Amino acid sequence: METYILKDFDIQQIHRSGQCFRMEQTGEDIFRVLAKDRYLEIAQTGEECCFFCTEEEFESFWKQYFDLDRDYGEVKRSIDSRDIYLREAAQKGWGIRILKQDMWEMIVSFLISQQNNIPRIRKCIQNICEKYGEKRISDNGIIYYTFPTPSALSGAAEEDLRACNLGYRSKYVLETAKRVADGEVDLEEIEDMDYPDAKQELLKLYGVGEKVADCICLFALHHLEAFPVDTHIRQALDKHYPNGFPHKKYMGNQGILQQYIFYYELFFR
DNA sequence: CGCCAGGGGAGCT
DNA sequence: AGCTCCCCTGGC
Repeated sequence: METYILKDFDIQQIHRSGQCFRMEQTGEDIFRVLAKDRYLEIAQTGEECCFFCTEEEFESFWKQYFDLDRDYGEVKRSIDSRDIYLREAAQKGWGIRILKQDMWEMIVSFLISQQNNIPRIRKCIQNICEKYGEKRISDNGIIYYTFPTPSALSGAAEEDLRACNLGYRSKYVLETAKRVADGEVDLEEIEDMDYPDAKQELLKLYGVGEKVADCICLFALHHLEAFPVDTHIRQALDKHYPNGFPHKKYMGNQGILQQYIFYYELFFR
């Protein structure tokens, strides 16, 4: 276990921002994070964060996962002082970070996210992990499941995915899993592309539209210029930016600002 | 009980 | 670009 002092980091806000559907709050200040086949517990009081892992794991994986080398304070300071709404949103979501998550997990998660709400998305992901993932036991004896691989999901029956509560999204997950498992779609290739090319490739996947492609670009590929527009963001933009969001002004960091707005709309509107 | 929305997208016209 | 339908659970 290692303790770190982290600025602009709040694990509860990150949890509530709904980027990661395999994160849960297990105590007042304790959180559990599953990523790829890893398991982590975090306890946070103020800026003091206990990561229940070795320093090596922290340095080689979690530091990157939580984007801890980026100065989010700088992004917040770049916000136009006349933009009261955005300043307020960034202030409320001061501890949010854009996670760098696994691409396959994000593809499946956001295929499932459409016309769905966050608690239900969590349940769906949990269902497919328990059914198609691998059972593991953490160092402290907690049973958890890894995220199912493309080939594990490609072998599923559509009916069984529906039984996991995916509904009509089952066919999207199944079809995409097959294409990735077959090698027809090469995820590693997409990982090396810039934002416009990666998005264009992702749009070719069955069930992936503008919004889902942007979520994958932002939360997996870490293209911070991606700005996913969902129903909440749409409403906020119509209300606060009738002439459009000032993308040029914030070029390269719009994704971070999107998360501030999303979080603000969800919990403070 | 009905109605509606919840981090959309495909398949039509 | 605009429509309809896809599914289904929870809230009112």
